[in-house]
Amino acid sequence: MRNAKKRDTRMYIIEKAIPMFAARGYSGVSMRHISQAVGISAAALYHHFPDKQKLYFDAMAHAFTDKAEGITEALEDSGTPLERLERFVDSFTELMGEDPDFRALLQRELLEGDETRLKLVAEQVFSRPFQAMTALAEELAPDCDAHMLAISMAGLVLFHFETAPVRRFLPGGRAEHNDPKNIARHVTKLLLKALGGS
Amino acid sequence: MRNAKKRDTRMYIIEKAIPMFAARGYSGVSMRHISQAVGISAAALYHHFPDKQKLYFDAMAHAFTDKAEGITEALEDSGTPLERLERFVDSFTELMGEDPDFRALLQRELLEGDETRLKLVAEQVFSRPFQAMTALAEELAPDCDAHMLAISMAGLVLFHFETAPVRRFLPGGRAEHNDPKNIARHVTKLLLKALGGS
DNA sequence: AGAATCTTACTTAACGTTCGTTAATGTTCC
DNA sequence: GGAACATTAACGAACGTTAAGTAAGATTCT
Repeated sequence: MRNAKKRDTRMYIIEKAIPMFAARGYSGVSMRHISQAVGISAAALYHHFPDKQKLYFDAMAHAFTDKAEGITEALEDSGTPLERLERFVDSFTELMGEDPDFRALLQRELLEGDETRLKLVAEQVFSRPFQAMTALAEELAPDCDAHMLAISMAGLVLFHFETAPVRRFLPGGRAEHNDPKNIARHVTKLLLKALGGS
Repeated sequence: MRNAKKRDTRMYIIEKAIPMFAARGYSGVSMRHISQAVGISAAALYHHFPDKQKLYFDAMAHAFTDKAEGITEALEDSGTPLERLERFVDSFTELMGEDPDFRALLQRELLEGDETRLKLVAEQVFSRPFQAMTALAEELAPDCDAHMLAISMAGLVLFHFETAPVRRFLPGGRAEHNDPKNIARHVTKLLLKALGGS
C-alpha cells in the first residue's frame, strides 16, 4: 500500500522530530538535523510537509493529542471533591513524569507565544480538563477565584518538574525530589491542607 | 574616557540583547539582529565579546544580578514566619511582574539545561534566597520536606505569569488574573490556608 | 498476461540567504 | 603616534527550499 507507507514515514518523521524540538526549540533544529535522525535526505521531508513550520506544527499537534484524557477522567469521575483532587494530582503528575517532551514543548509554546499555536493548545488540549479543574476548584473553595486556583493546582505540580535541572545545585536538593511519586504526595498534602479543612 | 565609553557601549549591547534573547532564545537571535538593534555593525560586537556564547552568557549574568536581593531581604527581615511568607510572596510577585525578561530567560535556562549556566543561576542568584525560603518552610511546616515546600511557594507565583499567554484562551480567563497584585493576593491566601492554621 | 504508463517516495545537486566570524582598513581622541 | 572603537568586505558553513532525475510498485491498455 502506498498510502500506508507514506503515512508510516510521515509519522516516523514526527516521532523523531518531537524530542528534538522539545530539547532545542524550533530554531535550534534544522531540517537537515531531522532528516539525519530519520535516515532520509532533507529534500524528502518536503514530500511529507510543505515547510518547516508545518512540520513543527504537526509534530506539536501530535505530541499534544490525547494528553488531556486521563486528566479529564480523573476530574470527572465520581467521588468526593477531595478524592477527585487527589486523583487529579496523581494523574497530572504521572503524565508530566512519563512524557518530558510534552512538558518541554508546552513550556516552549508558553514562552514563544505564537497566537495560533497557543489557541490550539488551549482549545484542543486544555479547554476540557481545565473546565473540570475550575469546577472542582469552585466546589473546594468557593471563596477563591476558581480560575486562579485551577492554575495554582497545575503550577504546583509542573514547577517541580520544570526546576529539576537546577534544583540539584540548590541547597537541600536530592534526587528523590524528582520522583513523580514524591511530587504527587507533596502537592496532595499541601493542597489538602489548604483546601481540605474548610 | 576611553574605558567609560567602551563599558557604556558594552552595557548598551547587553541591555539591547537581553529582551531579544528573552523573546526568541539563543538560536533565534543572530549577531546581526543584535547589531542592528544596537546601531553598530555586526563586526563591532566582536570588540566587546569574543563570540556569541560569551555575549549571551554576559547578558544573562547581567539580567540575573541583584535579582535575589529584594527576595532575600523580605525573607530574612524580622517578623513572624507568616508575615515573612506574605512579604516573600509580595516581593517575588513584584519582581516577576516588573521584569518579564528575567522570568523568560530563567525559564529558557531551565529548558535549555546548559550545566555551566544552570550552576551560575543556582549559585549566584538563587542559592541565598532559596536557603532563606527553606528555613522559612521549616518553620512553617516541619512535617513537610522544606526543599519541596520552598519550590512549591515559588512555583505557585511563577506559573501564573508563565501561563498568562494561554490563559486568555481558557474558560474563565480574565485580564485581572494577570495583575501581579491579584496573583500575590491569591497565592498568599492559598499558602496561609495551607500553612497558617497549624 | 504482459508491455506501457503513471504515481509515489526518494535521491543528488543546487539555489539564494543568512549564519558566526575574521581580515583589512579607517576614524577619533589622548 | 598609538590605543580604542568603529567600518566595509569577505570567508566558509549551514540554513530553508526547489529542481531534476531515478527506482519501484501500482494501474491501465491491449
